[in-house]
Amino acid sequence: MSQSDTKKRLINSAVKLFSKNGYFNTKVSDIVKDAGVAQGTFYLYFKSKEEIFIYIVEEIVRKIKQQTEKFSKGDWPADEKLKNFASSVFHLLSEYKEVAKIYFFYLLCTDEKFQKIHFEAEQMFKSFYLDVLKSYEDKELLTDILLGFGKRLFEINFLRDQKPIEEVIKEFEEGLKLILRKEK
Amino acid sequence: MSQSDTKKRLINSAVKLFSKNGYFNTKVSDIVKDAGVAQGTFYLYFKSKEEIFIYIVEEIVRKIKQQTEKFSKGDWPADEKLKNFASSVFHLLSEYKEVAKIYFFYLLCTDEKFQKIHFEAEQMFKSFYLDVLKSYEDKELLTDILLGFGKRLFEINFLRDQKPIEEVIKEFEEGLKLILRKEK
Amino acid sequence: MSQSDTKKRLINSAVKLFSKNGYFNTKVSDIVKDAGVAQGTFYLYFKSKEEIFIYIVEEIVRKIKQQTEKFSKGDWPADEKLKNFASSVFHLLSEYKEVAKIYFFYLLCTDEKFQKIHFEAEQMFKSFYLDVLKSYEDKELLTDILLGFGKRLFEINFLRDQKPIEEVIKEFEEGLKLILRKEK
Amino acid sequence: MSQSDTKKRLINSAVKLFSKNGYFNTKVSDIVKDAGVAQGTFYLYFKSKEEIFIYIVEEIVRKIKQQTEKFSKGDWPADEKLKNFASSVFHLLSEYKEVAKIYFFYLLCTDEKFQKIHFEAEQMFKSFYLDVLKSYEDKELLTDILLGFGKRLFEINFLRDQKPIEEVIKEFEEGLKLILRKEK
DNA sequence: AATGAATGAGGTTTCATTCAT
DNA sequence: GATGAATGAAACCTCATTCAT
Repeated sequence: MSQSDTKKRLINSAVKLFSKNGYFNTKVSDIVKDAGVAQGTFYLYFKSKEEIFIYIVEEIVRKIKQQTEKFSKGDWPADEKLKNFASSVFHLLSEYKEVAKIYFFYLLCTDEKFQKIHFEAEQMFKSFYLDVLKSYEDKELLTDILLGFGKRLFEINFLRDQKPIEEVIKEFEEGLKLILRKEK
Repeated sequence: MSQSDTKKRLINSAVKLFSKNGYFNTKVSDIVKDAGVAQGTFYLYFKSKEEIFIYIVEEIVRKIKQQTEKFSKGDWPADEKLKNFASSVFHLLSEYKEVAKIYFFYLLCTDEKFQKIHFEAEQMFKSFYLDVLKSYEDKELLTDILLGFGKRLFEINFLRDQKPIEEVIKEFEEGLKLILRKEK
Repeated sequence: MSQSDTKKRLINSAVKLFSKNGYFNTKVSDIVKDAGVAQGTFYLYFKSKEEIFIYIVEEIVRKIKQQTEKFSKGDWPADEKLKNFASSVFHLLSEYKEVAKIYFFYLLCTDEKFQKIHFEAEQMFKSFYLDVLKSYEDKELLTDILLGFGKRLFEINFLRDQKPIEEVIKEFEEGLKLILRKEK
Repeated sequence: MSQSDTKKRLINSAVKLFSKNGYFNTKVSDIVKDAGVAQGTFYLYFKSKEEIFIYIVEEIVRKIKQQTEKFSKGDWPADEKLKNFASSVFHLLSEYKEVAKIYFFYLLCTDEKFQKIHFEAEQMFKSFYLDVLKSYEDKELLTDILLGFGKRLFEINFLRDQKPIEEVIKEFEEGLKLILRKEK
């Protein structure tokens, strides 16, 4: 169950470096140096550089999925649900900022193989929104607006501004109000 | 007067391959093979692989900038301006899809040097929106919502769905109406 | 403690090949082939071809310097000092013939960066001679004559004739007698 | 008889660049750029980069040879002959400094093929000295001393100090007096 | 004679991966 | 489990030379 300490250190270093420099600018030698282990040790835990990357991506996907499942249940009004979901996801992204960066941006710039993981996982988000907004006439449109808005907040805040997360959430809530206002 | 034929062929091949496989998965040898020239010929026109990449990115930035300048003038109502701007930019993106893809996604996944180009150019978009929406109380919020929405439409349509461009524009217009509705 | 065996083998091969074929006619691939290691192994020990060259040159400079220091002390008459110094340096050159060749000739034919190393180190020789000959009226002239003579003996013997080293030393001693004769 | 202007320009540029940067650090593209002609033009006059190098070297060898021939005739005393010869050669070297540098230093650092040219031509010098000094008991020794001294003066003055040539000649004369003094 | 774009063999260097210890 | 030196395929880039104009 619990990963060996060495494996954890390799993952942490990989996340940090992938997220800072990208997949291709990160060398296995950088990862092991950062983790403080020998070059060969890496291959005791991961078959290849690609494998550790996939491993990391799947971890974040799994975590986000848990959040959507948690919030799709329950019987609150749509805006409450979305507010809580967003708040929860932003906290998650904030905690796993580096990994999230990999998921949201790096996957789009690699080749089609990696992009598939992104697109598949993204369906999850979309289904959740469509479900929550099922009583809205423009639910497709609203979903695209909200997902785009959320991703933009992530992009500007986590990639650049580094505002406190509570502000990001507040801005999302305001946008949410504005976007959903007067909609049934 | 105009770029030599060879240079154009190199650029076309590079755009195609960078967009399809990413910067790091594209080898100079791939580009020259696709362009049908010898390896050394590449270096007559570009000092390095990085240089041709930057060249391409700056081309798209320049083109988008021209659009913002064109539409920031004039005295139409905000929603008209945004509609026309968006329509024009979507057409541009459609025409330079591959280059735009590089600009919008690829730059975010490389190192800080490339990211800077993206962020600087992005200011341009933001300024345009803020200016057009200057009479709106929530102009900051609206800008983030609209930019996020627009980017999302680009992402899902040009990266995946490949819907006809008129539909994309129509969806943007509907979103625009919904977002700006009743706002003064 | 001591350099790894691989590093030593790379240095030996590099010295041999640089001396025989010159810096530019020696490829890293030649060096590794001669040393019996893989191409990449070279770069574990030296950052570039230039680096191993500099390394080798500095090694010979250091060794010659040790000799000048050893012989500048002591209180023998000038001709004794010079005789012993020359004998010692010729033995050294004989032992490190290939490296010395690089130092004495190769540095002069590359660009200014490498020439500087030669000229700086050459000051060492000159200072030694001037110091030993300090009681001679024509010490500047004598220094130039002796240095030129010594270098010539090295050039003709080590570059071409390959006479036994004792003969070279004997010829230097005779020249020394002739040059210094009757000088105070 | 008279070389075409283009050929002369190529030679001048080649001499300048070979002598400044060495044979291997000088590209054909540098030479043609300096000469102000097109890349292909070079090959109208020289079959290869090696050919122009050899051409240049043979030119200086031919010129020095002319001097030795001129001064070996006549019936002056040895020291007069040497003084005049040296003066003449130093003037020649001064005029063709760059070419001389190639001959005296660069040839020694290329491969054996080029070195042969140097050694063969050098015989010429030696024969001249031996002939002039034929009445001296130590003529072999004196020849080596004088040739070494002369080359050293060239090295320090033409490669570095750039003293006026008359001073160099004067220093050589003083050395000559010192070296030959009291010798019959 | 002159041009200069194009060539491609061959060089330097990188780095994911292996393996003997 | 851990090490880290060694590997070598494959990348980037250079530059002497050619050739159609």
